[in-house]
Amino acid sequence: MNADTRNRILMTAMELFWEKGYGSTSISDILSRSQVHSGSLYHFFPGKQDVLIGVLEAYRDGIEEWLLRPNWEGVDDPLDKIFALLAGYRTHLVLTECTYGCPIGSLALEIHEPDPRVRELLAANFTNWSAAIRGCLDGGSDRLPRDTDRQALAEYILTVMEGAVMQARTYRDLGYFDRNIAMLRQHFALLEREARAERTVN
Amino acid sequence: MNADTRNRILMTAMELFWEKGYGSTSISDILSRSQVHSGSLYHFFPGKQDVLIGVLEAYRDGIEEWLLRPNWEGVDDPLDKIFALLAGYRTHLVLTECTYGCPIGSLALEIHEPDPRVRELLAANFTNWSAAIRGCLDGGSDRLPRDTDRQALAEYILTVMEGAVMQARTYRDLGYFDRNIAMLRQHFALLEREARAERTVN
DNA sequence: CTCTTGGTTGAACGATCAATCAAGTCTCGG
DNA sequence: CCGAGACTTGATTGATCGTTCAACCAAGAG
Repeated sequence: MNADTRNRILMTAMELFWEKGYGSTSISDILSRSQVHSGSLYHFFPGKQDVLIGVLEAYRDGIEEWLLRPNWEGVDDPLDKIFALLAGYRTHLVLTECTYGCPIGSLALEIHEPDPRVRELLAANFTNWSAAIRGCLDGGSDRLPRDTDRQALAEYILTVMEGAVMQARTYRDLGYFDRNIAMLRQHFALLEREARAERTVN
Repeated sequence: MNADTRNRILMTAMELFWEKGYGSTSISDILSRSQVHSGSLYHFFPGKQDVLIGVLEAYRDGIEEWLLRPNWEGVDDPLDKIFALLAGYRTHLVLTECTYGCPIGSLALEIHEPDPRVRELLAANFTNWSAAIRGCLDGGSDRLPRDTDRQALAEYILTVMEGAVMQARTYRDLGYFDRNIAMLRQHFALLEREARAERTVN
């Protein structure tokens, strides 16, 4: 099996879904940009939705290599890693003049009646993301209050990222992202202070 | 001018954009559900995008009547109002079996290259929403730390709502919404405690 | 060499899309 | 009763959509 053509299709589809969304990306958009002919595409993918599934699988399998590792290079402190990841999204916003949107979040909101397979993959991508954050929180658990629900906090950080990106993109203004992250930082500062207070009591 | 037909078109388009999104809603979807013929629609709206603009204007102008007033009935405390509004979104999620999405947020993420008018209206809707929250925060400012950036905090609450709805919808699980709101409540609890500490010092 | 398998080519298909428009009906002022 | 503007009707248009398919090609197996 020729994995080269298949990969070119997937890479191109990733780009286009990110730029224009799933619905607004036509098969012929994918074909012309990837220099592949329709017969080849349909040789590898039964239909358009299967291209989407392939893209979501690629995101799912590539989170470590393409998202976490680049953003965590040289960052050791587990709680710093969280804000380093968020800074990575900020960089994307800067580079795209606040046009960037989280590809998973955009697809999750665009696709209203998803095929179960698609929905599961969207959820799996969210789960992988918050699991990575969860790992950071566990690593820094000594600086958080003892009764912190670290899973919920990880999901909450995903929420803040998605909402912050959404607003920055809608307003075309990085300030909305920065202020949101500042609020999250404040929440963390309060949590860490609380944790210190707990420790001095004992 | 016959505002009845125009309104029926707008109401139907609101429903459909919310159910299926903008791109996946065809003009003929709107026509068949609203019992209007294409000529009438194009008599009132130059094109599909102008229907979207009409819908966004209706949301903008109806926030008080359709969103705030119903959710704030019988709620006086300004900070309680914030969580009453969030509870309203929770109710929508319950009633739709976690299929609900914030219509503005969904459109904001779906439409990737928006016409300036559309983008401005999406932003205006966000601004109105956070302005309402901002009003609550101002009303309860005596229970918040003195240096609180209440505008940023209002935007942050919008962020949390959007992210929480997004996750609950993607997972089809209300728990994701509830845990997110619980985290926000915790943040507020910490802020209020801080404010109390400030007051006792003086 | 032939046969098979995996992959490519690109014209073509039916469906659906947003949008048009000429002809018609309604309403109301004069 | 007339005329004019507001609104409705619905067939129709050309573009574009996702998808299909028969013919073709390249390379390895026997």
